[in-house]
Amino acid sequence: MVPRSSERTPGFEGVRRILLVDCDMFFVQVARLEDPQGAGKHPLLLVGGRSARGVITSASYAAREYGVRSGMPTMRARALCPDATVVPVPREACVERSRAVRDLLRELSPVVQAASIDEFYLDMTGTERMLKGEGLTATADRIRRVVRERTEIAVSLGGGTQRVVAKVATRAAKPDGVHVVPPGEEAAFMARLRLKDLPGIGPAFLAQLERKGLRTVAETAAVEREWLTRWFGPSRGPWLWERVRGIDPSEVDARERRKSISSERTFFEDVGDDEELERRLLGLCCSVGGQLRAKELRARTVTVKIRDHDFRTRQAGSTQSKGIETDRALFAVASSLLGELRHRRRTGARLLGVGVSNLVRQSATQTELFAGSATTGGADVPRGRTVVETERERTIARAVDQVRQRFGRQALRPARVLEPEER
DNA sequence: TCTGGGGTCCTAGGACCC
DNA sequence: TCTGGGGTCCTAGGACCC
Repeated sequence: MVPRSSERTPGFEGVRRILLVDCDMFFVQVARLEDPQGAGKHPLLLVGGRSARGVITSASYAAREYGVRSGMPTMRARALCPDATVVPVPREACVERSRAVRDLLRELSPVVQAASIDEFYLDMTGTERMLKGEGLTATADRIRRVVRERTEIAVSLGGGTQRVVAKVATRAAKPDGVHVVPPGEEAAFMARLRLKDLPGIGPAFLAQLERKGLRTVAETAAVEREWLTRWFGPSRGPWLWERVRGIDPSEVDARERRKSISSERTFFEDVGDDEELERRLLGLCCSVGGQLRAKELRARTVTVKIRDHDFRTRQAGSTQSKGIETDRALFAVASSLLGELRHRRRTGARLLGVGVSNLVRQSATQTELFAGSATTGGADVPRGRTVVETERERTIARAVDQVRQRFGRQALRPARVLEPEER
């Protein structure tokens, strides 16, 4: 690659130009925008579950001063910060706002990847000429301002030649700021961190690292690759060696392909009754089925997850040779799986969930006839759990979806479903 | 005051095929 | 009669992220 002109894009010629756009305390921001007279007026604002078993999804910066963190049980957060106001997650508004930010970013960058509801990676590589040599820091700041103006959402941006560097830089940028790490300074930038601040290192890995006497990135960077591999395996060893140097070969991938859809609910009180669990299961299947059909997908694998009263989490899954999409078929498989899980251990459950994966496009049905017969390996589905779904059933399910879309979710539903809010 | 809900990715063993 | 080997798929569980 021929360096175009170094004074126009200082330092960034011939390397990737990656930005991470991160919405500042996204759920809090959205809650305030949606309810300016209520949530908007409380500096100490917590967003999350308000039940005895709920946790905090997001806390305002003022509330964080009191030690409140996301993922913390609401009860504990209330104890730490008694004057805080707790509001529920404005889920639909968050999805809408997230979409608005993403759509705008697509106008501003050639490659956009949504990493979560409030994080978006941009690959600005190759935009130098189009942007008339605007430096990456200036680009990041411009994007920050445009997003704020056009979507009302305050964002911070981190930038660098690698995704992991952009990610860590975002923290230095918050709130409502920009931080770009120049090419060549990745390792020095990372060396200031503790290992717990590296994305991908959680409590389990951290404990393993500490057992080897490693606490900081700088300490780890001094260890040879061979030793890291010997200690942490052929996958995580080399991975760690790269990360502590700010090396991250992963690319910003704009192709969004949903891999799974799931719905789960923690009950207000443990449920031990099988019939009650079945009713809950049906409700979850309807939720997942609706999302599946809305995305014009079918699922080959159905998974049921149960969390017992003692927090032991178990799951069972089953794969069909063909994708299914109707609530009835999903429930038939899920019900059988729940039966197995309950057979193995019949005790009070605090959570029940249904997930689908191995997703195939509805439109892929034609080829599926042939692909299905060529299925190899352990594709044999346990006999009792194979479900047949007719084209007629699918047509009806989609028609029901349309009625619900027009007249509301309550318009048509199976008699046995009990919505959580009706308890 | 016990631990939400939505995801992704990895591992490891067994089945099965060539 | 002592056990190959590579590849893929399925399943369960776990780690991690926001």
